Amino acid sequence: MPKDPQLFSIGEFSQISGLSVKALRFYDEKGLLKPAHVDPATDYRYYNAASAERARMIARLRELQFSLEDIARILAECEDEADLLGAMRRQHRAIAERMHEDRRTMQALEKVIAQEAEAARVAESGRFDVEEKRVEPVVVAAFRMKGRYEECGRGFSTVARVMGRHLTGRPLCLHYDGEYREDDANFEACIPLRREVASRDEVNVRVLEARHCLTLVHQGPYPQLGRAYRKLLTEAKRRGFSLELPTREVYLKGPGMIFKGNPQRYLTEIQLPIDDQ
Amino acid sequence: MPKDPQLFSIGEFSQISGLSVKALRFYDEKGLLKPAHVDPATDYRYYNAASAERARMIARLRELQFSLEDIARILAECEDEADLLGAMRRQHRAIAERMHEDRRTMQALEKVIAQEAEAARVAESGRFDVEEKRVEPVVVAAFRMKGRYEECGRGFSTVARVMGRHLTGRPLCLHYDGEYREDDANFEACIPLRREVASRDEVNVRVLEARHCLTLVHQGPYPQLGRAYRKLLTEAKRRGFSLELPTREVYLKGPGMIFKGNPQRYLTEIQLPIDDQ
DNA sequence: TTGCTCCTCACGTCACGTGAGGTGGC
DNA sequence: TTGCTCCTCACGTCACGTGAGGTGGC
Repeated sequence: MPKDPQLFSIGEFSQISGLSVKALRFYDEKGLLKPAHVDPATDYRYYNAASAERARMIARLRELQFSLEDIARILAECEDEADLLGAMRRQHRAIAERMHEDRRTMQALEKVIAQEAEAARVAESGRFDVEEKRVEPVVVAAFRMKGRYEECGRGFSTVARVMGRHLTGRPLCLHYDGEYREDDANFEACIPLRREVASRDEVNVRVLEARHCLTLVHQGPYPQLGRAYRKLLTEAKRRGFSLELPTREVYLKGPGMIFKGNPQRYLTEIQLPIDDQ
Repeated sequence: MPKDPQLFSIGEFSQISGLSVKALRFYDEKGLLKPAHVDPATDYRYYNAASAERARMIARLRELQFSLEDIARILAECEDEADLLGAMRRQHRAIAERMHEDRRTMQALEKVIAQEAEAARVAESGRFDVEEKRVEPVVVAAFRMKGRYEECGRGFSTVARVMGRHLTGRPLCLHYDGEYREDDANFEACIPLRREVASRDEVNVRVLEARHCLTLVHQGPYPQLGRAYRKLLTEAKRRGFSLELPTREVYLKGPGMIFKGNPQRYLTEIQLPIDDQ
């Protein structure tokens, strides 16, 4: 039982070094930080000032997020900060990569959160009346289609695939028919972009100009959109507006990235452009 | 052996879903994604379109870095993106925290890399001659001391502890004695700051004004600095300059954050202010 | 006897990847 | 027989943390 004042039991040394007792035992096992002395009778570990120095180096390197394997190599091969430059640069690159991944994840999360939060606000505010308002201009990537309305999902997929990271905001659909058409509807799937980029493949980038519109938010599944259209058209006639094409449907809340969700909670804003006179 | 065209073997389904066969087996074991059918004779797993839908949801949630445990809970409890808001916000916070940690690590790495790289440049450039130059102004946190030069380390620790994250650049020491003093030297340990902040405790923040100096970079251990001083003083006299106080020592490379390093490779720039006339 | 400090050993973490060894049908 | 696809089971990863069960001296 050495009572040498230079030697510290594992508990004392844990206090001094700031490393946990468990960590110290683990480092011993891994050969990273051997006690200065081990009592053969009790197997008690004893540490000294040199151990403290080494413990400090290990702790610093751990703060820089080096793995124990890296640390072992560094302590074996380096004796000067200059020798560390390569390892530091590799570590910097590795962490930069993880941060990059994390940033993408954060952006995706923020997008879903923002859209869902706004949809919740709209749903709660109960703005389900006809409104007359100016719709601001927006840059979109658009994919023109002919067929059934339900196929517009394919159009959005195409746009998303081609334009990837430029996308922002909620998808919308432009309708070029003056009337309802079952099988040969004429429409365009659009997704707003952060900025105007070049058109690619069959995806056309352009600015949708500002328009004065009569709008209505519809809550419910898409097959019931007809009701909202009727209400809008009736109101337009009553107010004496003449309508123009294309009309827009903005999907405030629809099938999401994760869930299809409950169609009863879908929110769609219909925008009918009206004559500015 | 079902040859139902709706059913896919694990290999086929792996292609379809983009999940590895190992991952699919693991998700089965965890109850996260059960095959639509398991052949009792062969234990072969078979998946269908509903499996594909669930696999897609799992893959999306994994991209958002949710744990399998979180995903299981989400799939059990949520059926609409709106139900996900809380989980998304928690996830966002968790990733933001990790990014914050990573950013600190990166900054620490960048600092060491930059300083060491510059020290290496200086050492290689062989600029070990007396120079006459203007030293730019710098904001520093300073701790005044009296005693032995070797104790300046304590001064730097104090400054670092009090000023923490404001620090930048290389530490320096101001000497107020016109001559060498063994035990009662009069000096000030300084570390540059990013910007001027309030003085705290005994750490004084101020701007060191620009000075015209005679400088010399010394390579080697601190006890040998005397040689460099003699060389500088001789040269000052030869050029007819009158010297002023305090003189500065800038530690371009000294004991590092990790290693004490080899004193033979320490680099110290001595700066003697000279009369501007 | 109780409390404290130390010890070893086993197990858990997280989401799989890497084999080893074996089967069944073409 | 060979090759392919599937199966289970065991082990490894990374840096410890969490016990369980035991010891030795005050």
